[in-house]
Amino acid sequence: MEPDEYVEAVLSLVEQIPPGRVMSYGAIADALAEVSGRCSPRRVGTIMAQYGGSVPWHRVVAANGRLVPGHEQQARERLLAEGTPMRGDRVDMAAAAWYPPQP
DNA sequence: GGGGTGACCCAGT
DNA sequence: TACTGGGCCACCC
Repeated sequence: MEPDEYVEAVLSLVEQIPPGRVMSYGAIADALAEVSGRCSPRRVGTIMAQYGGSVPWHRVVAANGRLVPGHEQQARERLLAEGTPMRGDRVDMAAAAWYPPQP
């Protein structure tokens, strides 16, 4: 898979995350592994840092529920507005975690 | 070619 | 809950 296509895959997957739900970097990497074969959470993080501006990046959080570094305030506001289950400044992953429907 | 770095993850303490 | 160490992989000197 071309690098550009990998970026496209990440972005389109993030766009599919429904309001009120979130995905972790690891979950995204996992879902993409079924298509691209190779991936790692770190790559997803790097891609989001560069291209995340055009997608609902606030629905992408760390696996432990931590919000995006540097944008915690904005992310928290948007997530709350969507009704995402939160616990303090972190996402309640057990309730909010989402995974794309298997074809 | 070698080494540092990062919007990560997991298990152990 | 917070911190640590090891693993991971693309990117940039």
